[in-house]
Formats: sequence, C-alpha cells, structure tokens
Amino acid sequence: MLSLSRERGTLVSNPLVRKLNRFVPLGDAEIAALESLSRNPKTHPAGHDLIREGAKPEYVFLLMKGWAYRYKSLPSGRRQIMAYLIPGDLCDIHIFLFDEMDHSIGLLSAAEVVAIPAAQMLEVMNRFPKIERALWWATLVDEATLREWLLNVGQRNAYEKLSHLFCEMAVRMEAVGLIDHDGSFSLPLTQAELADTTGLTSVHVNRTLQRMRRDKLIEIGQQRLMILDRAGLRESGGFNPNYLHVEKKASQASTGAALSA
Amino acid sequence: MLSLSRERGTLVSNPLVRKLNRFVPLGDAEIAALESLSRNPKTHPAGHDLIREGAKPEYVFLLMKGWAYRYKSLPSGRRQIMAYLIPGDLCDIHIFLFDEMDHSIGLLSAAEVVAIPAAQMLEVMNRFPKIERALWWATLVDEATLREWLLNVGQRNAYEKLSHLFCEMAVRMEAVGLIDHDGSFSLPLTQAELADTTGLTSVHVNRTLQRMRRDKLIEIGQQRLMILDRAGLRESGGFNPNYLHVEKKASQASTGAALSA
DNA sequence: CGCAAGTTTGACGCTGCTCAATCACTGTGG
DNA sequence: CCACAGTGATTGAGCAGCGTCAAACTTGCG
Repeated sequence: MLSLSRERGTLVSNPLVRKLNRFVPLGDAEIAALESLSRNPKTHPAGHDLIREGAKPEYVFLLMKGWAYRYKSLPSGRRQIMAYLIPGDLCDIHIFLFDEMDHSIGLLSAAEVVAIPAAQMLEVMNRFPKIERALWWATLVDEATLREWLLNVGQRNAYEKLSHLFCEMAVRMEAVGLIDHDGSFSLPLTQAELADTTGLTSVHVNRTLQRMRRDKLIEIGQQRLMILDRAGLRESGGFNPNYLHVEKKASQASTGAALSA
Repeated sequence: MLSLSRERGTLVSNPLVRKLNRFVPLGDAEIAALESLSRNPKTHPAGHDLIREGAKPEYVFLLMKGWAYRYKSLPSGRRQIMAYLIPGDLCDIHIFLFDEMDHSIGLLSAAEVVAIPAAQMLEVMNRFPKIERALWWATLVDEATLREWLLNVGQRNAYEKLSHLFCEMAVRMEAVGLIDHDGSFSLPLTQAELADTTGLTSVHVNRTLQRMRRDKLIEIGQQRLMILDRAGLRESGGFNPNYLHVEKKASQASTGAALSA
C-alpha cells in the first residue's frame, strides 16, 4: 500500500529516517542511531495530553504512529491549534531550555510516542553532524509552517483556509509515505478541531466543507480525506508548498558544510 | 533617558548583549565577541527590504537600531506581518540552511543593521557555548511569540488583539531598555500595518483605537505609544507574558548544562 | 504653500457567529 | 437483535463584528 515501505526492509519504515533522509542523505551509522533513538515507543490512547502548558519539559517527543497537536487555550474556552504532528515529527529539539511549557501537546488518535531525554538528544546531535543538520532543517520547517498558518488564519477566508490546510496535510503525509493507494489519507480531525485550527466555528466549517464537496474538490468523512482535484484545491487555497521545503532540496552549499564542520 | 544605559559604560548599550545577558549571564569574553559581531552596522532607510521572499539567505541580520518586520504577501495584495524586530533582535540563526527565503524582511524606520555571514555566526557559536545557549533561547522565544500571535489572530476580537499586541511590545521594548522616562515608547507603525498584523482592516483598527483611547487604556499617535493603564490593558488583551520568557529566567538545570558541555 | 501619507468618519452589507434543534453513526448492554 | 447514549455532523433563523467603498480631514515636509 505505502509505495515505498518495502524498499530496504525496515529502514524506510521508520518515519523519522524517511523524513530526515529527504533533506540530508543519511549513512548507515546515522540511520542506526535514529532507529535506536526511536526504540521502545509507548502507546497512548487518543485524547491523552503528552504535556500540558505550565509543565516542565524534560523530553523531546518523537511521534511514531498516530496524530498529535499543539494547542493553547484561553480562559474563555476558545482555543487555537498551532500545529499538527504526524509520524516522524519531533517536538522542538531545544524545548527543554525553558522551565515551563507555554502550550500543550495532545493526541488526536491512539499513538506511539518515544520520549527522548534531553541529554540523549544532545548526544546524538553531537555525535552525528548530519543528523544535527537534518534536525535544524526540520525545526526551520516547523517555524516556516507556523508562519504560513499565521498568514492562513489572518488573511484568508474560510474556503481558502480549509483548502490550504488540506493541501499542506497532503504534502506532509505524502512525505512520510502515508498516502493510501487510492490517494486518500487518514485525517483524524473533527470539524470542531478544524475550526480551532482555522479560527472559525464548527458550524461555518461544516457549511464550507459542504461547498468544497459540491465543488468536487474533496471527499471527507470517516476520518479520511481524499483530494479529488489537486490543482483546483491548490488554487483555491493559494497553496505554494515552498515553505515546507520538501518538494525540492535545501541548499548543500558552503554554509551547510560549515555547520557539519 | 534609558535608565540602564550608563551602567558599565558602552557594554550595556549594546542591545544584543543586553538581551542575551538577561538569560545567560555572560562573561567579558562573550561580551567582547558579541560586540565584535555587531561592529560596522550599515544604515538603511525606512521602507527598504533587507531580503525578499525567494532570495537566497546568506547572512544573519542583527538589528542595532530601528524597527524591522517579517511579512508575507498574497497575490490578492493582502499581507500578513509575522513578527516585529527591535534592537537586539537577530534573525533565525540557521536560516541560511534554506536555499530560498519564504518571507521578506523590511524596515519600518531608518535602521542600523549588521549582516553577519553564516560562517562567522557558526564560528562564534562554536567558540562560546554560553552564546550558543543564549541564542537558542532567543530562537525559542521567537517561536513562542509566533505561536502567541497565531492565538491572537485566530481567537481574539479586535479590541483584545490590539491590547495584546501593545502589551507584548511594551515588555519587549522594556527588555532592551527602550522605554522612555515618561513610560512611552517608539512605535513606528501605521494603522494599516497594525491591520496587517492583526488580520483586521485599517478602518476597523482606527475605530478600535478610538475606543481604547476613550477607555483610557492608551495614548497613541506620532509614532509613539503610552500605556496609561497597564493592568487594564493586560486584562483586556488576556496578556500573560510567560511566553516571552523574560520576566523570569529559564531553567539553569542539568539539561541546560548539557548543551554547554 | 501644497502635496503625500496617514487618520478619521459615514453608510452599507457580507462573512462568519450564536443559539438551538435534529439527524447520523457507533459502540454498549440487556 | 434492538433500545439507548454519546459524539459528531447537519440544518435553520437571526444577527453582529468587521469589511468595503469613498470622501474629508490632518499632519509632516520639501
């Protein structure tokens, strides 16, 4: 089903390896190190919070299976979802520098998560410059994504917001090999969660999704999304995947080499 | 005027030193290194773009004087401002890993800017672990700020958005010693720019500012802002400065030490 | 003095919100 | 096998926050 999952046996089945490998070609030693990092994931049920706002961060979380999300709540009960984490995603690798989380991370589905102690994370980065470089790249992509979300929430209308979000998730799922043979992919989000992501209400999300279905852009339901008209969806969301830095490689130039030195 | 600017002569007048020093107490060697980094700033006029979306990033920019901002434009002409940079701020220290900028950086006022070559940046970080740690901290704060902006733009109403933004800018200006003796500070933003920051229109920003003046929260005009009722402003914006990690220090615990090792 | 940029004001209307009810689906226990 | 409950999706009616368009006013500046 997952078209690449059989190349090189278990190697490519590790979503972290798969993700980082897109950017910096990794050697066997690096791959082994990453696989050893991701050993012993723990399974958590949907709805569980990995860490809450106010808590002291001591681990870097690596998601192996399932979906998670960052969010922040307001006293009024409103909340904003600030990122989705999918398999292969790692939380900010230096988050433990702070003594207190300023947001929470929850699980949208049952998930397998590795909690990597800060010291171990640093050790791997010191030992493998290529991994360090790839992790910085991943961090920069996270930040770029956040900026794009700000643009999305601040400047686009409901139809554009949802189109854009779906395009982004499709590219990201594809990058870790989680698109199904029929082109659909898992999207374990309720309409209320889509609303908290885009700054809309669930009622308005519902009506907008109906328009998108009527316009033959997508099929959505049962925790799955199928994009029927990729070009149309990209156009209606003004989607340009450049900020994900995934469809073309980043620079291999001298500045990159300097980091490895 | 700037209350601390006379302590230790020129030392504390360097806004980068002042900022980083809040987090990691720096020694003389570190301070000297930072001062040498910030030598030879170049003066640019207001309105100039330091770098544009699509260009190849090769320098890290350090702002010594004046205001800058990150932004992203849409074909429709709408645009979103994603961050303000004030003296002492440094762009993402690893941005040169990408081969193409995904946003632009412009100047809001005449400004003094140092363009630090990537290699030099890396060298300083390698040589001074304390500086490296402090820079990571600054990067994490930038990210946290971005998340808070997303919350602001996505979930709050016009009055709350502007209140929150003003509270944040006041804290940041204070942290680099740029609050005037009368409690006001420079805010070189037009109402149109406030609109592009908050996802509103300039007309609505105008009407909202008038309400805030009527409510005796602020005085604003002539490129300056004076907060008349700090508690009231914080309350109306739901402002909690925790995400700026500036009013209390971050952890000095073992994980922090590990990075310096 | 006179432009240019920015601010302010007015009238009007749409996008998206609120409240509230109903429907659909899924899993559960009897 | 079905009634039931809970969660999420859908629908409707009414409304308001904020947007649009356009004009007038104010301020800084050459």
